[in-house]
Amino acid sequence: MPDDGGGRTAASRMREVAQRAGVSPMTVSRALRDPTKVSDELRRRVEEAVRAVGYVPNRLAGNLSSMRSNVIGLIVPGLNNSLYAPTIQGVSAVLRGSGFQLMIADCGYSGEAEEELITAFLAQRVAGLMLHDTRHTEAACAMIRRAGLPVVETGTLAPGPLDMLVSYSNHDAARAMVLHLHRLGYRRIAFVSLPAANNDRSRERRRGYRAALAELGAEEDARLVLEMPPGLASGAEAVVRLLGSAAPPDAIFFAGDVLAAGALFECQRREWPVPGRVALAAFDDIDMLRHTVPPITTLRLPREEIGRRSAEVLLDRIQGRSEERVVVDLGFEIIQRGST
Amino acid sequence: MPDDGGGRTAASRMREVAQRAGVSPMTVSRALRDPTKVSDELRRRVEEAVRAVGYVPNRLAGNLSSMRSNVIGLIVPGLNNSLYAPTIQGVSAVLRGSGFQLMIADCGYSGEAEEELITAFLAQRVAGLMLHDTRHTEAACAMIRRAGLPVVETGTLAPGPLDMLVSYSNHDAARAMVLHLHRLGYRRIAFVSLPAANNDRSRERRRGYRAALAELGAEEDARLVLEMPPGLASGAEAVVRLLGSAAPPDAIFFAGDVLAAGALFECQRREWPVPGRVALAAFDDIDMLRHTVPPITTLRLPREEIGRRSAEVLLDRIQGRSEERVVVDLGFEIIQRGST
DNA sequence: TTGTAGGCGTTATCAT
DNA sequence: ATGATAACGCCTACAA
Repeated sequence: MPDDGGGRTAASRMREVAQRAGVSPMTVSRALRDPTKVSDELRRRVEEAVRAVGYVPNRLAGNLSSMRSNVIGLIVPGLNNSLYAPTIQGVSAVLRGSGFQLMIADCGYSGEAEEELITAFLAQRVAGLMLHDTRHTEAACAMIRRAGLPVVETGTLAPGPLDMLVSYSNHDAARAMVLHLHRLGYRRIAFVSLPAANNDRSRERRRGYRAALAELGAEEDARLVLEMPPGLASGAEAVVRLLGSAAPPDAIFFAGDVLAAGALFECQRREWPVPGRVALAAFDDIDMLRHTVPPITTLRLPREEIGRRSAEVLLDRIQGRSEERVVVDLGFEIIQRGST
Repeated sequence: MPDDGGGRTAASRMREVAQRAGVSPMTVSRALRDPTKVSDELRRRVEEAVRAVGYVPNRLAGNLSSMRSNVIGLIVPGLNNSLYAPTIQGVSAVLRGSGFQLMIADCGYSGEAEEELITAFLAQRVAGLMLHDTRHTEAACAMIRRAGLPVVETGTLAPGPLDMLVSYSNHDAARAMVLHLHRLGYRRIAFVSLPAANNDRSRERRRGYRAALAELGAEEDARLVLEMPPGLASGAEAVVRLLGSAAPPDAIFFAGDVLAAGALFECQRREWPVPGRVALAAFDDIDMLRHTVPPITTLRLPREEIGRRSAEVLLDRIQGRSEERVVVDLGFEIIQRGST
């Protein structure tokens, strides 16, 4: 509870503006929202009065009265992960000038935190919701269903979405990379991912890795599968552990974060040639991977387009242009570089 | 304008809850906001009714009625810049459990966009505002003054803040790094920064560089000062240009973004020894700089603490615990590593 | 401890 | 084209 003590919001006054302009508040409201519905003369007077008093309309009151909202809520698992930046930019770009405001929140990869944030957004009566995760607490699902507001999920192409879904298949992407590495001649392909416990993307990627191995008739070797916390240091540790083992891999596929770069830096330190000693592949087209020596083979995912399309389908629904519960697969692409 | 078409928010009903619980709406309101002010028996009944109807309170109405808000607005220049992540995390950590919601927006390094966002936040009647930039349009300043809400700026220790200020001195930090490089024996120290036009931090850093040179009795050489766009590629280009010139530097101080890492990667590609051929220093303690080969000398800035303290002083003011317009200098630290 | 009346600032609706 | 009136859903203030 905001247990305030004096934090009252500043007084505002459409009335005051109306008096100064010599009109009724209703006219001010109209002049502000749809200038064409009011005579030029009045519009001028209203605009001047607005400027004179420094009037800033109260959206709380407006939204309450109109039963309509101009804010869209976005929940990401972690803002410290730069992967979300392009998606957010995509959303922003579409929302800019639409009259809708974006409210971003960070649930820290926690389902409970996500539930709380969803509650807060629903309490704020947001017009629509964008969730990066595709798994949610039961309570969260129930609330969202009851609220009946449009929702887009963006984390991965998962079955049974709450409402709309705009993403790519983490499973297929991981699978494709493993097949790619195999095609390049690598035969012992290790897989390193972030903890899959609270992360549907990680799980999907692991499933994709397994699927590829199965297709290739290769047996899964538990010693080649690692789960590491995020961060460059983890990548370094993983490569050391894997290459120090009795039956080391000839390629490592890092399906998360900046792990692959961390591994490469460790190889540089130890003067292990890449890909001579081991090949390295990553999962996301972050700038760094293109600039390392050698540059790192990775997947290009449609991060920004996910943001754009999500915002578009959400607006379509909010503004009544569509009733469809669309599911959009935006695909992915393999970027072959020097590290493999 | 949200030019809707059917995006009406779902109906909500404190009244309905009240009827189910056999009490007045007022009692429901109280039971929800301060459970101690209501008898145990009623509280139970109300809680059950809330669950039964899946009631989510309408904060719009609540905030409007109480003239109080539970959201805090935060505007950063660019969410794609990972530097803001720790600050945001600091803010989140303090706000978590405070009952206040954080609303994040990205102004894309544009003063006009910032003005628009400030307007939107004020229209939303946020309880407080956190701005990373310390320069704002005149209109924005005027609005904020009129609104009279607590504001914290966090970008740099600048004179004449709007209200409160929690940061470090970009000027002093840049100056300190130049003096440090000089102490290490470097005599031709180049300076590469992001475009200073829309960025008070960049400008301050450049001033710090100049101040240091002046103190050292060194003359500023225009050929050693570069302004580059953000990104690893820019750092690469900068190092090539500087080292290819007639009078190359023996050290380069990159005062922005990931420029220094880009430069290091370029040196690796060209097999220019660092620091043998040229020493490299950076401005921010991002993870990558610790893991490159060699690791890069840089400044550690109190990013997360800036977030925490900002949130704290803002809450102190919002909740009436303080009237002070505090200015907090959180300092910085030089991290000497292998690149210099 | 609980309820009643009135209003927060805006917009929908219906008149004029 | 403009205005009067009644909500929107909740909370403050006071009364019971």
